[in-house]
Amino acid sequence: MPYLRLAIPSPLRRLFDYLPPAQCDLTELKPGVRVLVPFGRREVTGILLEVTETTEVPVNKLKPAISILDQQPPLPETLLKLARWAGNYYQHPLGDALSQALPVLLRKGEPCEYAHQHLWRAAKDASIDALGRSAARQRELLQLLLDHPQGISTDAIRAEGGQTPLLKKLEEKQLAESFIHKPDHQSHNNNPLHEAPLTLNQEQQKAVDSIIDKSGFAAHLLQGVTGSGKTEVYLQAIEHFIRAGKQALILVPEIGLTPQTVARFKARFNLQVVVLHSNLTDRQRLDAWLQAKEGIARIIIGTRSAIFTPMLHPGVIFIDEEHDTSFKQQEGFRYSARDLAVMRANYEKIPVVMGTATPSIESLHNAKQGRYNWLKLNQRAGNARPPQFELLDIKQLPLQDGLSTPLLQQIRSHLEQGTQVLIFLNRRGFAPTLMCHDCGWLADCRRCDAHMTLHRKPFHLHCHHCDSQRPVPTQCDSCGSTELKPVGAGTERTEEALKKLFPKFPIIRVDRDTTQRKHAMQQIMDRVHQGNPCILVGTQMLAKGHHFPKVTLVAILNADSGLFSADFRGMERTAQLILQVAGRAGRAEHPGKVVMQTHHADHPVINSLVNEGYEAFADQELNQRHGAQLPPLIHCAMLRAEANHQGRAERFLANLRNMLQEDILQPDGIQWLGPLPSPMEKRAGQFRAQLVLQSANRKALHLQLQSLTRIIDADPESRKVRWSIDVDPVDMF
DNA sequence: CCTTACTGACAC
DNA sequence: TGTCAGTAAGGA
Repeated sequence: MPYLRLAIPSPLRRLFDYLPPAQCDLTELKPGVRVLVPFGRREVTGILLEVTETTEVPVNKLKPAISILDQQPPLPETLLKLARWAGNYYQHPLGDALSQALPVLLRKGEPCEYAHQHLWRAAKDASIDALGRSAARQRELLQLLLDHPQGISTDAIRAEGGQTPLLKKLEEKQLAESFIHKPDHQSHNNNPLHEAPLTLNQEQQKAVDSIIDKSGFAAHLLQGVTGSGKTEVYLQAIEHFIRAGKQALILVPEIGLTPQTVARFKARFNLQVVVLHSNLTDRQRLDAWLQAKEGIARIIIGTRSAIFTPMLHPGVIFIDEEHDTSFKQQEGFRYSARDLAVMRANYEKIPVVMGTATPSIESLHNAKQGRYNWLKLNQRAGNARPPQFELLDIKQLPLQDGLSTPLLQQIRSHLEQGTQVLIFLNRRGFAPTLMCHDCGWLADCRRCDAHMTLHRKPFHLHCHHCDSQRPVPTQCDSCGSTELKPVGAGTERTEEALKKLFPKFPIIRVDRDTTQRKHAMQQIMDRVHQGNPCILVGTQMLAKGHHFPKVTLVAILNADSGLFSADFRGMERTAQLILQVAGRAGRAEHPGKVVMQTHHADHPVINSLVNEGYEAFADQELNQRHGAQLPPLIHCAMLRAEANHQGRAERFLANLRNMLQEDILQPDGIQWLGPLPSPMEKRAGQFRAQLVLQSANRKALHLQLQSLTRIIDADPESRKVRWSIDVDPVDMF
C-alpha cells in the first residue's frame, strides 16, 4: 500500500503521511508536486517528498489526500534542494521552509499558471458589413476589435468607450471571440542591447573577465569604492550571460529597489526584465515568477525572497550591497539570501557576485581565506575624487537643535555656492523623548523599556519599538509640572531649525514619515534633481539607492551613535553607514565634503576609517574579532524567547541549557553565553531573554541545535513562551 | 450570568 | 502555529 509523505507548512518538525487521493496514478507522481490535504480542521497544501510503502502512523489515522495540484513540481530540483538545505541549516520546519520558497498564490493552492487574462478579438473573416446600419454600437465595437488584432481586454474596451455587454451579441453572431492571453518569448533575433555599453577601465574589465571567465560555480566579492562603476561591471557581465542564452538574477536590498536602479537595467537591455518588488499583487508576483521559470524573463531583479525564483537557464546571480542586513530575514524562517545565493550558485553551477563598497566582515574573511575570488575597483570613473572627510569635534560646542556653529557656517557657504547639502540623522520624529524639566520624568512607553519619540506633525508620542501612540501630556505624570521639554533632535526638529536658519532655501525632509504616500519619494527626487540649492534632511533612506549629483556637502549629525553599541557589529555598521552616506556627496564634476559631528574625534577606529579607508578599518575589525573569538571566526546561533511574565523566558532558556548540558550526546566545543535578559527586556508587553551558542566547529553547533529543537519540542513549557532560533544572527538584540 | 483569559491537546 | 474545548477568574 503506497503512502504519500508530505512536508506540511506548520511549525511541527515532522512529515505527514497520507493515503493517495481516489483515482491517482502513482507512477505519474513526482516529488515536489503540491498536494491538497485535510490537516486538523483545515485544508493545507503540502509538498510531496516521496511515495513510500511503509508508514509509522496507525493506518486508521491516515486520511486520504484531497487532490494532487500539479503535474510538474513548481520548484525545480535545485530549488527544492536549496529550500531543504536552508530549512535544515536555519533550523526551520521543513514544510514551512518549502512553502516559503513558493509565491503566495501557490502556497494557497492556486494553479501554477498565468493569470487567465481574457482578451477579445474579431473572429476570422468578420466584417463590419455583417452588421446592420441600425446596430451602430455593435459596429463601433467590432471596429475596435478589428483595430486590435492582438486582442484587447474588457477593461481597455471600456476605456475606449466600447459597450462590453454587446460583446456577447457579437459572439453569438460569430463575429467576435475571447481567448486567453499568455506571455510569450520575445524574438531572439533582436539585439539584446538597447544602448551601447560604456568603456571599462582596466580594473572593471578585469572584473568582468573574471566573472565570465569559466563555466561552473565561482563566488566573487566585488569590492568597488563609490563611483567606481560597479553597476557597469554587473551590466557587462550580465550581457555575456544573456548572449549565451542565459538568465541573470539580481538581488538588491529592500530599500535599494528604486526606480533608478531598475531603470538602468531596462535602459541597457532590450529584453524582458521583471522586478519582484513589495507592492506587486500576489497575482503579478506569480506571473513574474512564472516568466522567470519559463525563461521568458531574462533578467530578474528582486529583494531577499527572490533568491527562490526559479530560472530555466540560470546564468549568474548578483547580490548588490551584499553587506546590507535586509538580506537576512529577521523573523520566522531566518535565512540569509546572500548566503543562500552562494549555495544556490553552487547547486546551479553558475557564478555568484557579491558587490559592495563596504564588504561585510564575513565576506571579507571569506575572500581572505580564498573562498571568494576578490575583485577590487579602486579607481573612480571620470575625474571624480574621493570625498574629503572632516571630523568635527563638538565637545563643549553649543548645539542648536543638534547643529553646531562651524557646521552651520559650512552649510551656508555650500548653499551660497549654489550646491546642495545633505544632512544625515539616524532618528525620525521631532525629539527622541520628552522630559519633565522639574523632576526629570521621561515619557516612557508603557509596553516597552523605551522612551517614546515626540512627533510634531501630527502632534503625538510614538513608540518606535511597538508602534503604540498616545497624546502628548500637558503635565508631568510624576510631579504635575507643565514644564515638559523635548530632549535631543530628530529629523523633524532639525528640519524645523534649518527652516528658520535658512529661510531662503528649501528644506526637504526624507524619512519614513514624509515618504509614506505613493510616489512621494519620486516627487522628492525629481525636485532634488532639478539641481537648485537646497538642504536634504533625512535618515538611512537618504543613504541607500539614490544618487544626488548636486550635493557637495554631507553632514552626519550623530556619527557617535553606534560607536559604543552593545552589539559587536555596531562598529562595522557605523563604518558602512558613514561611507554609504558619504558616497552620496559629489560625483564627477563636484568634489564632495563630509563633515561628521562627533564627541570622539580622537576615536582610533573612526580615524582609521576616515584616514586610511574601509579596508584598513575592516582589517582591524577582523583582528579584533579574532582576538575576542567572535564571528566570522567562530559560528554563532541565538536562541530567543519571550513571554508575558517577567523571568519566564529566561527560566525557560536556563532550563534548556541545563537539559542540554546533561545530555550525554552533547557535542564538544560548544560555548554558551547566557541566558540573559535582552538588552531591551520588555518590548510590546513581552519580556525577552536570549541565549547564545557559539562554536568554532560548525558541525558541532549544528548537531547541538538539532538536539536543542528536539528538546524544545518535547518540553511543554515551550508552549508558554514564544521562542526562535537564529543561526548566524545579524544582530544580537 | 456572561465575557475574557488561560491551558492543554491535536494535527497524518 | 491554528483551532477548539474546557475551565477558571472576574466584573455588573
